[in-house]
Amino acid sequence: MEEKKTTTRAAERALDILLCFVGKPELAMREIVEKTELSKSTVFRLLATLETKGFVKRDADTEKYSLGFRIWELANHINRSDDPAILFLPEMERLRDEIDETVSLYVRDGLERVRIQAVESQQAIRRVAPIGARLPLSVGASSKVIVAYTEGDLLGKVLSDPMWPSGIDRDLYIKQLQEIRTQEYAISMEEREAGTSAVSVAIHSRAGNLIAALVLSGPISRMNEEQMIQYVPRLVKAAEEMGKLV
Amino acid sequence: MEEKKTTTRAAERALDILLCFVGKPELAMREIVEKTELSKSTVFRLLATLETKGFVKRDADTEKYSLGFRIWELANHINRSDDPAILFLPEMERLRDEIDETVSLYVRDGLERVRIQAVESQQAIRRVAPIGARLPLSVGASSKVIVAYTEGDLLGKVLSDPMWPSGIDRDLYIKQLQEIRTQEYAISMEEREAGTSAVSVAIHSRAGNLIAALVLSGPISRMNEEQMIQYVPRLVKAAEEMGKLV
DNA sequence: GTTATTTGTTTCACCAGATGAAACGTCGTT
DNA sequence: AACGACGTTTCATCTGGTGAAACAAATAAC
Repeated sequence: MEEKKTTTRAAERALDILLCFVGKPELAMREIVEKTELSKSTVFRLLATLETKGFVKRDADTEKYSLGFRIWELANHINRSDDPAILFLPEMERLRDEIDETVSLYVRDGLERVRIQAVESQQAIRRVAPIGARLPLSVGASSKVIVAYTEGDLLGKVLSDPMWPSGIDRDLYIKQLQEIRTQEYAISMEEREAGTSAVSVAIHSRAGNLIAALVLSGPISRMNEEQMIQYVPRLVKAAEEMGKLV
Repeated sequence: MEEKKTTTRAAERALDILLCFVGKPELAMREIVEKTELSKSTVFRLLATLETKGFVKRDADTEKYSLGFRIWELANHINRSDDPAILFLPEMERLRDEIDETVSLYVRDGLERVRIQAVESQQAIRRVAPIGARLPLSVGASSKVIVAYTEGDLLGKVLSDPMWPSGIDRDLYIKQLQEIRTQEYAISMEEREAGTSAVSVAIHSRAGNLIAALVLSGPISRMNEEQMIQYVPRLVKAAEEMGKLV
């Protein structure tokens, strides 16, 4: 099971309301109620909270809400010139819009991978993709992409990690890495989580360094092996476009 | 008593954590705990919430937190070219830093004034200033500035408003407006809230229209009448600088 | 080396804050 | 006038948010 950090529901809901404005810059309260599927009174209270802190404002004439100055103020404190999560977002969205499956971006951190960016499918049944989620490099398509393309003895470290899962064959893992280097993509089907499958490719910088793993994932009912292989050229193309940015 | 909207504490706390990054773009968890004065575990959970939604990220090496790509994404959906709350913020901050009292910006909405922007004093005892707060135009320094400089029969409407407070003399109000037009500032001392005082001037656009009322407010122990009058030239100068922007 | 300190992570008992249904208020339409 | 849509307020309910404390890990001090 994907690592599930303890979060605070009320705070999450407030943030979800902010995210409503990505799709439409001005919203009536009714629209936010529909988008979030929360009760009117909950939305009303959360909007009041957001307004009090300057994160949304309400237009006096139209009475619609829009994002407030605080967002702009905070944005001025971001160093975004080199953040892949920011640079790659448009291309990820384009890919998601083209295929309508969840697109994620993982980077390596020690012996783990971290999801640093995600755009979710808009279908009712979708792969949910919490940012900041961490997973060991022993399982999953993107783990193998990361290990396959990382220079140095990362593979040795992963294989000798005391946390290596007991049900996974090290020799098979090594063989899969070799296949990935040949075919340039990795596939996983229910390898880590029942009912889900994923296909992953590497994003390289112009200098040839591995930047991140790009992953397309969804329910296995929609993404069988054949379908995922058909998606690979599009994934590779998107990865190349992203690589040009860094 | 200033209108107090029902807010959601947990959501407020999450937003307050975001605001910590205005002062410093990279923060350890300990620093956020100190700034917010919340318990470690609460901060930890709220940071996890913010990270899951992409509003903060954690650097793998330094393990410090900073703002995430979502802020940038949302900022791209703001129309900020003409928002006084955004345009005037730097000058308000400069004034606050110079005097270390709370600076607020009010605009008129019907027979009310609305606080659309505020930067608070950093002293332990300060005027708190929730954005979005609404007050009738019958009381307070900025109300009188707004009424004094609004063309048309706003004064007539305010005086005949059924909600006019029973303890306030209409003739005195009219007289005060005339003084304000002469001296170009308004002062209030415990007029609306015990222990607080305020001095206000008008911000006019280059075309001469009233844009907003600029207010400096704080505890009456620090801001007596004499002190407020001494602040007026600085307030007027700041208002002129702001007026040049619109 | 051991011990102390600091920082971050997890646990869990407690209760008040978050919730949503429903009532209410306002405005526009018929 | 009645009705519907939208936003605002009320209030009973209960679970989710909380913080103290334990725990874990890393670093500093001795």
